[in-house]
Amino acid sequence: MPELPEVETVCVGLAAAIVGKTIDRAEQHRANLRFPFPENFATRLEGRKIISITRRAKYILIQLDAQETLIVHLGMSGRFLISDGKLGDFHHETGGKSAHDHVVLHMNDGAVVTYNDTRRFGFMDLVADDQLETFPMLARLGVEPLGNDLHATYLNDAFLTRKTSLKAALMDQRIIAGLGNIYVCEALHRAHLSPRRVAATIATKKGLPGKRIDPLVRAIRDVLGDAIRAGGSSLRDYARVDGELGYFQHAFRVYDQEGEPCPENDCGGTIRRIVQNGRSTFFCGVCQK
DNA sequence: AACACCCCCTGTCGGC
DNA sequence: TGCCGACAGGGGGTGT
Repeated sequence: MPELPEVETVCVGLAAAIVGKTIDRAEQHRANLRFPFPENFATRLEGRKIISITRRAKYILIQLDAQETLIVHLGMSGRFLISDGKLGDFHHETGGKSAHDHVVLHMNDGAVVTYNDTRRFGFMDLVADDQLETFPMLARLGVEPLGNDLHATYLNDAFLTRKTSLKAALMDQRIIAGLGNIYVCEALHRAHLSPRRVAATIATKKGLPGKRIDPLVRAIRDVLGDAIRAGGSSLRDYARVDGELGYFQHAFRVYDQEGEPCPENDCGGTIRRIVQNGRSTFFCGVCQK
């Protein structure tokens, strides 16, 4: 589920459900996800009020009172389920519980927030607000793709020294933070750039972006914007559904479309699948150069 | 510094 | 039917 647009959608849905409320009780059902939970995790959450919920790259930052922030990463399969506390709201099949419900927050108004993560590649940590900036996983991140810091000059200069593929360079969270396998494939198709092309070949002199850089920047912004808007349209279902992949997938032009005709007008190509750095890449060899 | 590779974990799907 | 490998939206750690 979770690349930047999905995480953004989750943040908005979570915020609507719990900002301003207090955690009455917290359940922690195992000692670790990808990493161990911090000491006394559940206890430290109880009694805390939710001040705000924001996003940095694919990280969810839940600011609590007492100057602490709950950091959540969804990994590959993490999701939040929200119910109003009455029975039958979700998990119809299992009677309200799942083996992969790892954390449950009971809010003071009866709302119940459940973190479910089948593969447990996600994690949670509690960090003092004044330590957030130096929190290693956040400190390493590059620019936000939808922020003002991503512009042609920035990307040009970042690509200058990269002999790796455009696919790998865009997946590198130290350059642009928040893109993942789906949206990298989609952005490169929109920009008519081959995922196999060496990143440095679209960069020119430092400070003077190559002509192919700006269309790529725009493609990145466009595809993320489109996906967030599609996520937004499913928000009214947020409390009952779960942000699972499914709303934007009908808009995929190349991702998971192997064998389909390229959707680009008059292209005539066929979408191919290759493997780069251990991950699937989907692209059209005709219109992406 | 940059890069490729391995791994964490569970579930599903296609081929034989 | 059943087994087995490949693969799935991420990213930390390691060795070159």
